Formats: sequence, structure tokens, C-alpha cells
Amino acid sequence: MFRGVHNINLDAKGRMAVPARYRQLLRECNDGALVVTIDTEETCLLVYPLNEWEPIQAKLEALPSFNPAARRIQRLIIGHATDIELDTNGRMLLPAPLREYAGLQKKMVMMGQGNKFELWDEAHWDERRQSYLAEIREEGQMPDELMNFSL
Amino acid sequence: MFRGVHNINLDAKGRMAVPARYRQLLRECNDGALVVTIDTEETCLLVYPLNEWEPIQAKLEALPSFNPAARRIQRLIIGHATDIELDTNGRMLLPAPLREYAGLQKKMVMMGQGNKFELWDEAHWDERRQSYLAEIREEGQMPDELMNFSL
DNA sequence: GAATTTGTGGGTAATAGTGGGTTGTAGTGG
DNA sequence: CCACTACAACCCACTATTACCCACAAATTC
Repeated sequence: MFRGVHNINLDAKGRMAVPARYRQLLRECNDGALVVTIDTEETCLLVYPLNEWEPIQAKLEALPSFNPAARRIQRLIIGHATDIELDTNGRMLLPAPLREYAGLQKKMVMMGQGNKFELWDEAHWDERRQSYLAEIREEGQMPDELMNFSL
Repeated sequence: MFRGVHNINLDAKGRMAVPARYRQLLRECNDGALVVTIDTEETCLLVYPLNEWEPIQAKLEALPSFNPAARRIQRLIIGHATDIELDTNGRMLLPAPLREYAGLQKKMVMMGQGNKFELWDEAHWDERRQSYLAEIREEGQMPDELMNFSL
């Protein structure tokens, strides 16, 4: 569904222009209704079309709520999940608390990841990408799932 | 499916002319729809016809997302995978972030590799080819999978 | 060597991205 | 309950980028 990188600038009001190629797609499936939340493993944000998000929230809510780890995840992910829409210019306004979490300044990177997008601070992503590549190349060993994977 | 090397020049706008012999083939199967992404092991780019790419993305997305190695691969490969098309002159415009990744300047090499093409900076490929040849000749030993391979 | 196909280089029009100004609404405090 | 403030939505205008087109140069082919 979604893929590809784009360098995007955040304006002074915290808005970002969604690349035109995705706008139509987003408008079609949900009339541009989106949900942004945080990624708990990396300091980046996740943007889902509403219909992709809903089953995820449902599954999170179904987790046993006496389990501390489950409660943590629920608090963090559902807690930060914010509804947003595309404005008339195809831009989205990122809520200040989430921008802050991901350390988003002016220059950022938007990356398609299947059913969602990821938003990274540009410098942070560059650095992270470097370390991902280094890890892949250094580890002689790939996990089993990947060993017989052919691209 | 695809094979052979071509020396190609990138123009000032980052466009490359696809060799005529492949154009018709690419146009037939997908109306010229292609996906470019990065190779994680080498600093080169991979170009797939859309229909070849889709099952790969599906397989990548199916990997367990709590597995760190799988997440890395997904981020890098799906994250960089960008849709492009042939223009009316049979050229493709390579996205700036990907050109940058592969260090593509003016002179580059396009190489058929079965279901995809690889794009290399010319100087980098020459160097890499040298070291591949050297490695093959120095290592007396071939991996088992190759021992009973006859050319 | 002429004709056709392929590769290359820009110019231009259309589209996308950017930066505020203005109005409306919701939240806050008196 | 009203006034004031702050933020968000909308609009418009400007800039940058891209896609498209055309024309020429180079290379093949006949």
C-alpha cells in the first residue's frame, strides 16, 4: 500500500504538506481521516488511515488489562493516538506534543511502511539508517525468516 | 528475464534513458510502472517492474514486526521503495534521496539481474567487480550450494 | 550514405509546496 | 455570562519543482 521516502518541511505552524501522490489515495479511503500516534520502539511517529487504525486499536483494547506490559502499551499507543485530517491544501497539522516526542524540527522524513507512514526528524533518521545498514552488514547472521528470502 | 550491462548517463535533472530494448518489455507488462529501492548489502539501487515488486513487499510485510532484524529490513527496503514511471521519451527520473544513497553521479551502470535491474555508480561498480573476482579466485572453497553447479 | 531509431538537452506550462493574513471557534479567566 | 486570548481552519498569493514537449545529436540499420 504505502511505500517510499520523501523529504518534507514542517512550517512554522507545525503543518506538513502530504506529497500529492498520496493525497488522492488518502482522500479516497477515508475522506482524509487519519490517526497519528507514537512508535514506542523508535522516536518517530506513525500515521494510519482511519480504517487501518481501527482494528489496531480494537486489538490493543482486547489485551488483558491486568497485565502491566499490556497496560503500558495501551497507555502509550492509544493515549497518544490523535485524529487529524488533511486541510484544504492537502497538509496535515501535527499536534505539538507528538512533534515534540519525535523531535521534529523543520526538516523531516516521511516514509511509507505498508499500512502506515512513519515520520522522522531528518537528522535522526539519517543516523538511524546508518546504524541499520551497519548492523545488517556486520551481522553475518540473519534471522531464519530472512535467510531464504530472495529479493 | 532481464540480463546484461549498459553504461548509462544521468542528465542534470536526474533522469536516465532506459535502453530501448527494455522499454517495450517494461511497457507491456505494467504500462511502464516500476519500483526503485535500495540494496541493503551494497550501495546500489534495485529497479523492479511493479508486478515483480508487489509479492516482495507482501512477503516483507508478513515478517514478524517485533523481530528487530525484520523491522530493520522493512524500514530500509519498503521505506525506500518509490514508484516511478517511464516518461514519454522512455526515461525514468530517479528520486534524489535514492540517487544520493547509491552515490550516483553522471556515469552509471545498469545491470539486468533476472526479475530486476541494478543501478550502480560506474566507478563504484568497477571497483566492486574487481573485488568480487579477486574473492572468487582467492577462496579455494565454494559454498556447498555451488559445488555441484555446472556452467 | 541516407533514413530511422535512440539518446540528450533544455524550454514551458502545469502542478505541487510554502508562507502568511484573516476569520471563526473553543478555551480561559474575570 | 461576557471578554479576551490562543489556536486552528481556510484562503490566497508566491515560489519551486516536475512532467511534458520539442528539437537536435548520435548512433544504427538498411
